[in-house]
Amino acid sequence: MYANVLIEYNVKSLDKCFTYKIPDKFKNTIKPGMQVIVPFGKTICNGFVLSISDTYNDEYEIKSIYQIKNEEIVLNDELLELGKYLKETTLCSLISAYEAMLPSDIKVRSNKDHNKYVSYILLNWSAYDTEKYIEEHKRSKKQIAILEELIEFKEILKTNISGTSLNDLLKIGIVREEKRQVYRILNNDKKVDNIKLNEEQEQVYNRILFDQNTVYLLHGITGSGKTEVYIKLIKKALKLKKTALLLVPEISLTAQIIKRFYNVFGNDIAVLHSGLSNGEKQDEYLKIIRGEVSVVVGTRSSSFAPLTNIGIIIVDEEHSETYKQENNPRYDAIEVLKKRSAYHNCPLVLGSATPSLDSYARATKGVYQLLELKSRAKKSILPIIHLVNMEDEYKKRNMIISDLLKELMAERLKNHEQIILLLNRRGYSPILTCSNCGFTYKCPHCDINLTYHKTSNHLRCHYCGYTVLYKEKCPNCGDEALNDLGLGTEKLEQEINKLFKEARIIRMDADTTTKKNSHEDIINKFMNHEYDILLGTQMISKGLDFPLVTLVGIINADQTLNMPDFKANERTFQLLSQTSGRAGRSDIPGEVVIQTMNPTDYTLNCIKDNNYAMFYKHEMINRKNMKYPPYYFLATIKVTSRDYELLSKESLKIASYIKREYKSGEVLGPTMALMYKVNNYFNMQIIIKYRKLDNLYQVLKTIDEMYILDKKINVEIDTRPKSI
DNA sequence: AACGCTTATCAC
DNA sequence: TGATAAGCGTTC
Repeated sequence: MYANVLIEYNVKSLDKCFTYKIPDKFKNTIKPGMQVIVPFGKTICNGFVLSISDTYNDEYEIKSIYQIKNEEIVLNDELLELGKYLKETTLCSLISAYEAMLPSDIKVRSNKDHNKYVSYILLNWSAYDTEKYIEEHKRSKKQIAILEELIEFKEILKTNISGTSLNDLLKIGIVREEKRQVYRILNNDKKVDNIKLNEEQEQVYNRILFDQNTVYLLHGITGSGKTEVYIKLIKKALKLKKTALLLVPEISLTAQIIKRFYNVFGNDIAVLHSGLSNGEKQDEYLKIIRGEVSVVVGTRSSSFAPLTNIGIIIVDEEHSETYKQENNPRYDAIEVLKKRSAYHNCPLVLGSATPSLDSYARATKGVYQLLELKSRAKKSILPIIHLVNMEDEYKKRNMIISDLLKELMAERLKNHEQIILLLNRRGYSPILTCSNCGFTYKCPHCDINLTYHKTSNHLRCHYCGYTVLYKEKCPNCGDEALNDLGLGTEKLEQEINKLFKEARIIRMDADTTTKKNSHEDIINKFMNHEYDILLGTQMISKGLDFPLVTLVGIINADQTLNMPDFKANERTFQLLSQTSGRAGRSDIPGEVVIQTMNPTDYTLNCIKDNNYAMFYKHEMINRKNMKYPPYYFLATIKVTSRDYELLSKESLKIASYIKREYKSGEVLGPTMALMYKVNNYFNMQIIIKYRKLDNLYQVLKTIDEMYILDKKINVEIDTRPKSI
């Protein structure tokens, strides 16, 4: 018997199988998908068994497998196939596809075993012998107590017994130690299962059919109770003796959802997300692979959870771009899950209050089944949304907060209600210039202004992290006339503080959430009404339910609107709708103030009217005219190098190669990428717009291979870019 | 990726 | 001349 083994190294030349002899002692245990240790060249290394055969090609001498790494960790046939699909569609190596499916401590290249063990002490002798021993020998009080407790309770946690008295007993052999693997995460919440669907939810629930492979798009406005529908669907899957997978964007933002799931499903659930330690992730993975849980809730990488017999797959906030991995393998979790739902012949439910244009277009075309939740579950009504023209406000010298927002804020503070303010830019001010000589601080490694952070008194590059201490004098002319232009969350906090001296403000952005649980901390404190105002960047917009929030202010709506990307409108619609949805979720009605320089902008007006359908219609015309998705597919090739001359020469070569070899689409570029210099690397970009795939992947693969060994030119190909 | 083998490079 | 660096091919 022979095994075809894929070696752990992610190198092009090793993206193929090597055949090894299976020693007799492993004949009955070894399976495809298992991790093994093999001799390779002059060393030994790890690998995956991809297949097993009776014969081998006898052109070369053959070696034997040394060891099986772990009999339990096996990628099943479904996942092995899925890896091949990933390689094909994202142009990654097979090994990187398989590695992406495993938590870090269980990856092939890892040599760790982070299982957590707890030691128990058990009687080694019979109770009778032990009692006799106690009578006949003089033992210390403590030891007798241990032995008597053991006779009664059979086992004791080792940590509860002092070392000295125990060691003796171990030496004599009356007791023995037993190490048991334990899971780090245990849910002790009481099961409270009080899910009741309203009529609309019930209708949606009934339209989702099990045991057939349909993709549903569940478009439910904020507060319409999508989670209740998810829970009921998962319960149905469990009733059918099947398992369920729920994908969420980023768990730290959806801690509330997780808590509800623990409440309903108790210990029948495994959770996988970036907030867990490596050991915790390994434990959760083991629960799944051992078949000890039927429900998995997790972020992007959990789309590879080794569940068998899946009955339903649900993706919450399907428009979220966190479902796309932005490094190798550049997979889109939703595409992966389509593949998996087809394999398991089960429904795939994509839920969102603001579906991606791609998904909605498919739903209108009938590729997906459209389901809608149009009313809020609790009696609350949708918030009133005001658009404020900031041009008028500037004339009144209101540079940051409009009169209307100021007035509404004062009112809420008086009523002891809460306020959320969104400003999608961190730091104090994004530009610092000298009014004497015109000097501006720029990053020496990137093509960007440094952002001034007042709290730490530093200037920082938000791309590469470069940081310098702020000196009051202009480094160019020595003048003390440094001006801070633009607005960041730090400055906003300061301004609000000046405006409402008594208000308790908490800021949430990348700078205040660096510590492990600071994110949850802030949310909990705000939830407990320890603060009146929560202000921050887009991280405040997701899935949070604060009953006391009755006012949301969008400080600078143009910020996201004016991003130079074809998805700027879509992202603005999503971000602002989601954030607006935070207002008035219980019985107090909410209001939203959107401050903008473009009060006639159609995206903002669609948000104001809460009209997704209108936005969709309008934006689709744009996309069609500009030849963007969903009308056209995109592929991007990012070429980077420290050497600018070489870069422009090579990227031209690449573009003309594609133009020559691929005829079924438009090839644009090379052009300078939006950020043409990051971290001292220059960036060029080639964009392909197409409707027919034809030989595109083949051509792109060739390019990838041409530059794989090039140390000076770096090529990154994305076959499903979320932005350009 | 890691190893060993061959070939290039350089100071003396 | 030798010692070290750089390039290259192989790995079941």
